[in-house]
Amino acid sequence: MNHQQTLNRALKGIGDFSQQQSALIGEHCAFLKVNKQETLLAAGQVCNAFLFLLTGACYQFRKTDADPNIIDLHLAGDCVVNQLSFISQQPSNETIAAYENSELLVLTIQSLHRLIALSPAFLQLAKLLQVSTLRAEFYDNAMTPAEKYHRVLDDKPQLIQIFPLKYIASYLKITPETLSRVRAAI
Amino acid sequence: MNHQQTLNRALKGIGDFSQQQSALIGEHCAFLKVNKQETLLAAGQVCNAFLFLLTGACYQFRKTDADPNIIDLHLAGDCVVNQLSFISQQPSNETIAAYENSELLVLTIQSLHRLIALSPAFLQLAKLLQVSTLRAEFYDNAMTPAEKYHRVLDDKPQLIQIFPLKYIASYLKITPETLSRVRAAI
DNA sequence: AATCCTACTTGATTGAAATCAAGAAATCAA
DNA sequence: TTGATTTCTTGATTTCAATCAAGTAGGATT
Repeated sequence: MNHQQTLNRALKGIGDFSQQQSALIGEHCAFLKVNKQETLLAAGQVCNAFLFLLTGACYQFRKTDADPNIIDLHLAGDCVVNQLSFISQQPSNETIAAYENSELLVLTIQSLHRLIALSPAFLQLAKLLQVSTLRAEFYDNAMTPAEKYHRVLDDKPQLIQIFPLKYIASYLKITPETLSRVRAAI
Repeated sequence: MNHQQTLNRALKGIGDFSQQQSALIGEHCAFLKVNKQETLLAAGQVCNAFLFLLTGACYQFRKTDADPNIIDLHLAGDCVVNQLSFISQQPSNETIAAYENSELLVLTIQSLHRLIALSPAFLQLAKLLQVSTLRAEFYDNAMTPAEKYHRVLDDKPQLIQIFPLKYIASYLKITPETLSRVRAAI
C-alpha cells in the first residue's frame, strides 16, 4: 500500500476530506523512515510536527530514575504527536521513540498553517490534537485494572501483541504483576 | 468591573491579543445570566459555544445511578466548555450547570469561525480547548489524595471555599471521608 | 550449547483508601 | 425556632493493588 493510501485511511478517522484535500495534505508531508529505538522527539525539544505512523510502532514515555513511564503507544494508522508541546510550542517533557522500524509522514506546523491558509477545512486537522485527550480519559482513573485491560483488548488488541506486558502495564498505570494476574484470570 | 474588562483578563491567560482584538472577541460574545442550578449544557446536547465565566461558579458532571460524578469545577475567569463535544460536535456525556448565580459571555462556534476568518490570530482561542486537558493531567492518577488536595489548595484555593467538600472529593476522585481526613491532617 | 539478562509468573505480605457505620454540625424549609 | 435533611467528621473493618520475593521461561550474545 502506498503512503497516500495509508494517509487517506488515517484521515478518514479525523474528518471529512475530499480526495483532493487528502492529496494536498499528502503533498505537504515529508516521508521519514526510522529504525527500532531511534528517537523521534527528545524530551526538551519542541514538538513542531504531526507524525502519521504508516508502518511499525512507536511509543511516548517520560524518563524517571526507575523504569520509564509509558505515556502512549502508537500503531500504524495512528497520529503521533506530543500535543502539549505542539500546542504551546514549549519543550516536551516526553520522549517519542520508535519501538519497531517505522515509516512515517511528517506534517510540520508550518505546513499545517499553510494548509489552513489554503482552506479552513484543514482546521479539522486540529482535531488530531484531541485524539490523545480522548485516549487519556479512556483509561480512566476510576477503572479497575481488569477493566482497563479488557478495554485495551476491545479497543486496540494489537497493542498487546506488539508491546511487552510491562509497557502495557505502565501505560495503564498498574504494575506488571497485577496485569499478569488480570490476564491469567480470563 | 464591566464585562469587557473581565474578558480581557481571561484572555490574558490564553494568548496575546491586542486591545482591539480583545474588543472584537467581546463584540462576538453574547451576555448570559443564569440562576443557581440552572443547566447550561444538558447531557446529550452538542456543545456549540465557549462560555467565559464572568461571575459566579459552574460545574460539569456526569450523571450516575448514585452521586453525580464531578468532572470539572469553574470559577469566575474560567472558560467553561465541554471540549470533547465542542471539537467533535457530538452530543456531550456531561452536564454543565451553574452552582451559583452566574454571569457569562457566550462565544458560539460560528462566531469563533467568523473571528478566525477575520484573522488567524484568533486561532489562539483554540488553545482554550487545551486548558482542560492540562487540568485533567494536573490531578494525575499517580497522585495521593493528600497531594491532590494540596495541589488544589495551591492552584485554586477558592474552589474549596465555594464548592462543598463532596464535590471536591468527586472531582479529585477520592471519597469524601478520605478528603475529610486529609484536611484534618494538615 | 552455555551464559546472561530481561520478561513474565506466582505467592506472601503490606498498606492505603474504600466501605461501612454512626454521630455531630451545618443548611434548609416550614 | 424547630425539625428535617444533607454534609462533614471520626472510627472500625475490609479490600485490592502495590510491594517484596523467588522462581521460570524466553531471547540475545558469545
